[in-house]
Amino acid sequence: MLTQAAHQAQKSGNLPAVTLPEVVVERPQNPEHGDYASSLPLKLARATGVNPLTIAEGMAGLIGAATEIDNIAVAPPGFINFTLKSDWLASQVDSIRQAGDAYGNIDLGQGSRVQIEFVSVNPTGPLHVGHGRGAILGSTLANMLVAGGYRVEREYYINDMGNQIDVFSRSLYARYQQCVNIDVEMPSDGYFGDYMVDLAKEIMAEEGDRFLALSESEAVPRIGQLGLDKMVKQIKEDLELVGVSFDVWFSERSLYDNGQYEKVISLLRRGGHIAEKEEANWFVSTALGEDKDNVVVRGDGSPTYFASDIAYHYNKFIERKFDRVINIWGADHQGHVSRMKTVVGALGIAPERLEVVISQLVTLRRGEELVRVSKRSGDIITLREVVEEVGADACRFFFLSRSADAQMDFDLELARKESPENPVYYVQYAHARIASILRLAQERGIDWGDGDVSLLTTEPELALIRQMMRLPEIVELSAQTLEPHHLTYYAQDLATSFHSFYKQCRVVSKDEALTRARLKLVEAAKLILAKTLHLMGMTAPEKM
RNA sequence: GCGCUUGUAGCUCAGUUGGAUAGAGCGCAGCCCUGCGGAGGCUGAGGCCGUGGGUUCGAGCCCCGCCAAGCGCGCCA
Repeated sequence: MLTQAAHQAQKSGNLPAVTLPEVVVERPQNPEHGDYASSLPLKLARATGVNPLTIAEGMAGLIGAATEIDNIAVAPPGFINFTLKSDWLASQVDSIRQAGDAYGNIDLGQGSRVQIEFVSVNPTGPLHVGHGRGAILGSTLANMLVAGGYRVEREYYINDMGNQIDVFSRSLYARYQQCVNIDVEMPSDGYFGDYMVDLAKEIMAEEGDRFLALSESEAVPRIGQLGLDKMVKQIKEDLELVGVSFDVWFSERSLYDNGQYEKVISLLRRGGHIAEKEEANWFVSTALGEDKDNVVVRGDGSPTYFASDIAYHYNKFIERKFDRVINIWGADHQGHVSRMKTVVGALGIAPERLEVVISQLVTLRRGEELVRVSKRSGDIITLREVVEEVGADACRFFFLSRSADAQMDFDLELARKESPENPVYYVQYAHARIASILRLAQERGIDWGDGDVSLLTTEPELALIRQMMRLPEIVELSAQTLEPHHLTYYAQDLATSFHSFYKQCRVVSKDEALTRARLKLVEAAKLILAKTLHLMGMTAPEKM
């Protein structure tokens, strides 16, 4: 509409012919400014030198009547404000009920394929809270992208080879021997956490001492493999506790078994991106504007993890042909981002197709008291401990409520509280409250299927509808910016609009027609609340 | 030293990609139950948006400098 009006103005000569800026329509913060607003005249003023207010007035006059629009107003310094018709707003209640679960889904992605890889923690130890943040972020982002019309695959990359696995295997072998009181030293760079002792005991219980008969060089990899399988299984279980699951568990080792590694290295070599220096093979990223080169193949011929990552991304883009690839990495990997993008570019893939979301550090607190999260053995707070303490829903909501690139405090005391201080309950309570109203209506035998939504005319009712209609916008915003934290704020706004409506408008009353209309409204609100909660991977309780 | 991220109300944080009077939750000071769930509603106080410049009709947002915090800068992952 705005574009049309601008073009018309240009045709009639009232506006100089300049290329239009991107037409942006936004929701004003102040409700007095209508439901939607555009600052297009202000933007045009710069290019044309015409007074923005004049442009706005001219354009507003050219915008034709529409069924949805009640009023178009011009406000200084040059905004055009739109107000929606209240009967059109009310009719949206029927639309929402009809769309059901699908309301809020949009076709931003147009069915393009996006892979989202997250967590991907080395299976050498249990998940801690920082990993949990990435896990919840990733799974929610995946939900958002599905709602955004993308075909999404969730993937966990298992680092099942290399240095750390060797250390892990040797550590486990030492603990295994210690189970039967053989006096051996742990490797000095080993994994000293208590879980390694438990793991060794478990293997001893299940497999007996038969590995003692083997030579060390035979026993270490076999015990290591057993331990690794167990760790992966435990990681999988811990993730399921917070509602995180994957479509694909991808083995790093498979890249070598399937020849991806050989293929990608020779590809880089042909492109002149590999140079030999001090017996090692380097990816010469300095030639592409990076700060330094990186070793791909060590002096002893073994590949670095960077080599694996190159092969892995080659596999994602070229072999599996994803349109977009999203990686969620912890803050300690951010130095890796630009060289990864550079190498993807060197493989002839547009670097924008790789997006990396960095999930920042988490500090745990109990009220005022900081909980030390030390890397030193035994001292780590695992994800499982936190979930068991505060519950999966609260855990998810709290992790989601901060943008990924901000460090956050996680207050265990607050998350655990079942009181109004805790926003998790505020939102879920709204859902349960509606469920309770609908139960009451059912008990009284009320059938609201033919309710007349045009009876919904008061401000609290319309405000609630406006709030419900924001869901598709939130989905779009979150999917576009890869920022799911908007959901938590939206969920609270939505709950607030409902609670406020509830206080002012009696739903089940003597006025039977109005009762049926309002039952439709709250049922629609329940749908939106549930959808929002489900997008965040949370439950929508019928009772609390 | 270099790179990335962060700095907004007492606390924890948003801020729709440069727009209108900077918001929310908690905390604080009050008010509201003769009705569907008070795990609720309403009102109020509280701000040099780290800091100094710049860009322009307009900056919390963009550019440069500085200060502070976190992370990274291995032939570890």
